[in-house]
Amino acid sequence: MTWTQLTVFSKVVEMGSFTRAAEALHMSQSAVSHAIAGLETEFGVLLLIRDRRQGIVVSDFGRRVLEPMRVILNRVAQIEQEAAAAQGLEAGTIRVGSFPSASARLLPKIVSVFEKQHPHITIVLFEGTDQEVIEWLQDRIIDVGFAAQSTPGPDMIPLTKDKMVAVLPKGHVLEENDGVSIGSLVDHPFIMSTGGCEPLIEEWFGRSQCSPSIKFAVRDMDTILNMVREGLGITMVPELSLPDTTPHILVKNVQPTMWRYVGLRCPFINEATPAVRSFVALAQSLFHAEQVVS
Amino acid sequence: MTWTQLTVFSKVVEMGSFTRAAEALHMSQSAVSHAIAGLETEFGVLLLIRDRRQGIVVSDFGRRVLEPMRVILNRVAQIEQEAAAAQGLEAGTIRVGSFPSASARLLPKIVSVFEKQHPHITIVLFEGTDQEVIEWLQDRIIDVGFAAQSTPGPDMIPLTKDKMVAVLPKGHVLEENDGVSIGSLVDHPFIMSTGGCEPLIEEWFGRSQCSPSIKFAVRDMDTILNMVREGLGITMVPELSLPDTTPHILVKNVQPTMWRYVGLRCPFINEATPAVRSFVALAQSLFHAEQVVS
DNA sequence: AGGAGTTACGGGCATCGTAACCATC
DNA sequence: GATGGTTACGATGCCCGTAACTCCT
Repeated sequence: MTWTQLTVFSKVVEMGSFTRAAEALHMSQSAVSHAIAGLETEFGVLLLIRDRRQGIVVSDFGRRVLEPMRVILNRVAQIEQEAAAAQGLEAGTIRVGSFPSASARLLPKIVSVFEKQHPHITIVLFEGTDQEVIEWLQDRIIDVGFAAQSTPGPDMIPLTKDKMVAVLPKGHVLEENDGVSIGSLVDHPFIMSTGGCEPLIEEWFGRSQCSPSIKFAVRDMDTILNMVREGLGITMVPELSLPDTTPHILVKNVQPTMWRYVGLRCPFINEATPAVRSFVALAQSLFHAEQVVS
Repeated sequence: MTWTQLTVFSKVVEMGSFTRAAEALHMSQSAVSHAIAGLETEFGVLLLIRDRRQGIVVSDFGRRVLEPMRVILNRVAQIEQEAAAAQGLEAGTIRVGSFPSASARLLPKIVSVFEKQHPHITIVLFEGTDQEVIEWLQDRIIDVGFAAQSTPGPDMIPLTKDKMVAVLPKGHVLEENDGVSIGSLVDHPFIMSTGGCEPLIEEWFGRSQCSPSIKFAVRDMDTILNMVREGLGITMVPELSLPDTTPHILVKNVQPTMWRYVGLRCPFINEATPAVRSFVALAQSLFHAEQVVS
């Protein structure tokens, strides 16, 4: 069992293909094949089931050893970075998971400062839904990820609060009100955003013991806003996920005011590399001031 | 960075010497030297400070990477055992830490059953004081260890309760009483057992706001008992640490009755090998019945 | 002298790439 | 035939052991 063999196996599972793993790792397919075959003969067990139609399927045993293998790879990275740090120089990569609104609003601020402070550290961004980010964290594909929750829990490092707002077309009957009550939303066709905050929205309606009359379920935020412009319906979204300007669209507070908490998740921070630690620390310090204000 | 290099480094730190590590690993000193040198050139940092008078001293960097390295080695062992298990056969080793009375009274029962159920698994015993066992667990030198505490905590899997008893020479003035009150012990010369339960005894005296008049502090239990026989003093020990028969010695209950809880510690059970898990499960099932009785 | 670790030298093994070889769509 | 994985075969490199060497007590 070599450390490259583990890397290869992990990558093959991640990519679902020998060829793509080879490309990602800058080696020949042959080497990938050798690596997996080597592991399999050493263990005497099949790791991957090569299936023409389904691509690559991880065997039961493969699934069982995948996690410890990824732990090993992470610790190896940790050791290497400790070594670099001991020499006075910094190196390594941070794999950050994020969902669209966090990538757009929170990440740039953090990254720009971080890159100045640590110019030799590479940041790799993985974008997906809230759910995917959590899975990636569990699978140790990323080191740290953004997450949004209705209540700040102990497993999240809070960064900021994000207000939920109602989005209406100009001239809508609800326009005159200063804020919009959540109850009044249910009477109008509702466009549900499926970009990740769907469960939050449902939770909030559930709390007021009502549910929106969902007419459309759309993922892309631009599409949703255009549909609102066309008068096809109204919606409710977190403020952070809106673009800076929203022409021909009204953004109104919802009553009662509802917040979602956006923060960082880093479940294995005690076994994280120094780089990851300082990334988290930086994010925390950058947003600490704001949090007090809001 | 190779596994063998990690193994070698870990062993050298454990042994405090290149030569002894080489012997323990069945390899030449040269190979050990090579392994360490290889790591050091790869990292560009010194791992060990070779000092003629003090032997081997771990460098600051070495201390920092030792723990992640041991984690890696444990996970490698876990993977190997998963592989063996997947083939239907069992293999591997369990490193058990124990203090004298547990080794003598609890361990044999567990081991004898376990060896019948898992004949191909090697059990390596590390004996030491209570304190040492805890250190070894932290340093991942052992997988599971016996521990004794005055109260059962969440970090311990309780196995049995152990009564504290007073030990007197025959013909002692306290003989007539049915049980001995803790307060009456302080008036007589006391032999403190330093085999590990010293802090517990002091805690209990402290609770009754008195302290024994310690005349001797002895480690070996046989020596202590002989000294009691000679009338040099009395002592208080956990019942489990006494031999089966105690000729010419009186064993009396102490009032108020005091217990210590003996159990297993396995702080990293979620990353333990299957063998370790079944060892813990077996121990638990073996002593569960007794616990209900007592 | 002798214990303890380092350095030379050689053998063996395994990993990787090129390239030929299958198998499926 | 194209795609994707497996199998020869040769080369590089490294890991280990024997043995000579150095340093300190």
